Amino acid sequence: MSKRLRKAAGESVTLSDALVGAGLAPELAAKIEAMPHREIAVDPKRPFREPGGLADEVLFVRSGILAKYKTDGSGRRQIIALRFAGDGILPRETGTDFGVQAIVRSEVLVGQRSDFDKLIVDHPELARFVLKLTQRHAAISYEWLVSCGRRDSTARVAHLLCETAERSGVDPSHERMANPFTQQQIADITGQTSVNVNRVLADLERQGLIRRDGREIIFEDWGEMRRIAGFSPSYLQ
Amino acid sequence: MSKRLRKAAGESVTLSDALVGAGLAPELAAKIEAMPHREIAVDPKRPFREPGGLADEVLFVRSGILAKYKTDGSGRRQIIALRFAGDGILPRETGTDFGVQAIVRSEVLVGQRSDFDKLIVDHPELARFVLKLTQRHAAISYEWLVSCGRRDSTARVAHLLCETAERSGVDPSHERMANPFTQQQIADITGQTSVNVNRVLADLERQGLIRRDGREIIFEDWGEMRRIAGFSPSYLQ
DNA sequence: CGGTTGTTTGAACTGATTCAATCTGTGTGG
DNA sequence: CCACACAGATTGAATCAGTTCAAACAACCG
Repeated sequence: MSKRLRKAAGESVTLSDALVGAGLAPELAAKIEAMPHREIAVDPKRPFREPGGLADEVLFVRSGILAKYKTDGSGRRQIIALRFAGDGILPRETGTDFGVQAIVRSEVLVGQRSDFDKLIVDHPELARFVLKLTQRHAAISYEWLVSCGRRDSTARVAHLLCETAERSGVDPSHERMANPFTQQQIADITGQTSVNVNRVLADLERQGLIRRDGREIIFEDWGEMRRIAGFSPSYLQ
Repeated sequence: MSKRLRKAAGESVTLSDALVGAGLAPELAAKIEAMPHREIAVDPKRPFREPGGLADEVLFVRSGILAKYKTDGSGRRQIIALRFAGDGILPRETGTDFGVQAIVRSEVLVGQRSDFDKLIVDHPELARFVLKLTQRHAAISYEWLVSCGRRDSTARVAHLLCETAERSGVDPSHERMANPFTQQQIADITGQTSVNVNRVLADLERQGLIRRDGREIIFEDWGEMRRIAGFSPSYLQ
C-alpha cells in the first residue's frame, strides 16, 4: 500500500499516473484523460467553487491538494475533506453543499458531469473504481469524525499530520514533509482555533516529536507520534 | 423529498418498499431482495459486528436503525454513521475498521459480497443507485463533521434531533418523535459526555423548544429548533 | 518601504468534563 | 406483590482544555 501511495504523491506529472497510482487500470485512466475537459491551475488564495455550485462538473486533482469546506450557521468554517493528486470530486444532482478551495497551488481537471456519467455507464470497471475511491474517502471521513469527537486537541493535530504524511506519500521516518497547511487551515480541519493549533504545534516540538523548519515538518519520533495520535493507517486502505 | 422520506420510515414492511422509498426502481429493488441472503433481527444490547469484520457481507436495513462506530486509542467510543431503513452497509476489501450496532431492534438483510458484486456488474443502474446512496451518506458525514468541529454542544444535539426527525420521516411540526437514542448514544454521536447531553436536553426543554415524554420528543418550536441547530435539510437531498 | 498574511504569546474567561451521588423505571425471581 | 438488580437519567461541585481578545512579531512581496 505504501508503494501505491508513494506513486500518488505530488510529483506525478500526468493525471493518469496519479489515477493508476490510486489503483486504476492504465487503459481506464486513459479514458478519463481522454474525456473532454479543461485544465485549471487553482490558486490557494480564494475559493475555487462556492458552496451550492458544482452540480455539473467533475473534478480530478492532477497535482496539489484541494479542500472541501462548509460553513456553519454562524460563519465558522470547517474543512470536511481533502483531495490529493488522483482523487476526484463528484457532483451531486442537487448541487454540492460544500465549497472547494486549494490548500496549495493545484492543477485540476474539470470535466462535464454528462461526459463522466457516460464513461461510468460504458465502463463498469470504472464505476467500481469510483465507488472504491468514494468508500476510501468515507473511511477517512469516519476517522476525522473520531478525531473531532473523541480526541483531544494534541491528538487531533498529530493525527492530521500523520495522515497527511501517509496520503502525500512521504516516508515519515526518513524524509521531511513540506507541511502544506497554515495553522488556520489545521484549525479548520481539526475544529479548533488557530491560536490553540499554534500552542499544540509548539508543544509537539517541545516534546521532541517533531521539528519545524519554516513550514516544513520533520518527524523526530514517528512511533511516538503515531501513538499519541492514535494513528493506524489501515483505514487509508 | 419529504414524501420520499416518509416512505422510507420505520413502518415499511418489506425491504423493497424501503429501497424504492430511497429512490430505487422497483424492479431493481426486487433484484436485491432476490439475492441469496439471511434475515436477522438485531438486538440493540450487544454489538452486531465487531470492528475488523464485515469484509464479505453486505447489509441492508429493512427496519430499525443501525450505527457504525469506532473506538479511539483510549477506548472512547464514537458513532460515525447511522443507517435507517433502506440504507445499506457495504464492505471494503480490506475489511471494515468500524463496528456495527443496533440503536433499536432492527431487521437486517445479510447478503454475500460476491452475490452483490455480481448484481452491481449486471445492472449499471444499480451501481448508480449505490453510488448515489454512498454520496448521500458522505454528505451526512460532512454535516456531522461540521457539527463536531464547529457547533456548540446545544447545536450539536439539536441538529441530531432535527436530522433524525427528517431521516425517520416524522413531520416535526405535527407528530411526536419516538426518540430512538439513549443519552449515552447521543453523546457518542455528538462527541460529548452523557452528563452534558442530559443538561443540554434539559435546557432545550426549559427553553420551550422541545417537550419530553419518556423517551419521546415533541418539537414545540420547530422553526427555532432548526435555527439554533443550524439545520437545513438540503444535504439530505 | 508599506501592506498583507501568518505566527507567537499572555491573560481572562467559559463550556464541557470528571467524579460521585442520587433518583427513576423496568424487569426478574421468590 | 414485594425485594432486588440493573440500566438509564439527573444533579452538584471541582477542575480543566480550549476559546476569546488583544497585541506583538516575522516573513514575504510588489
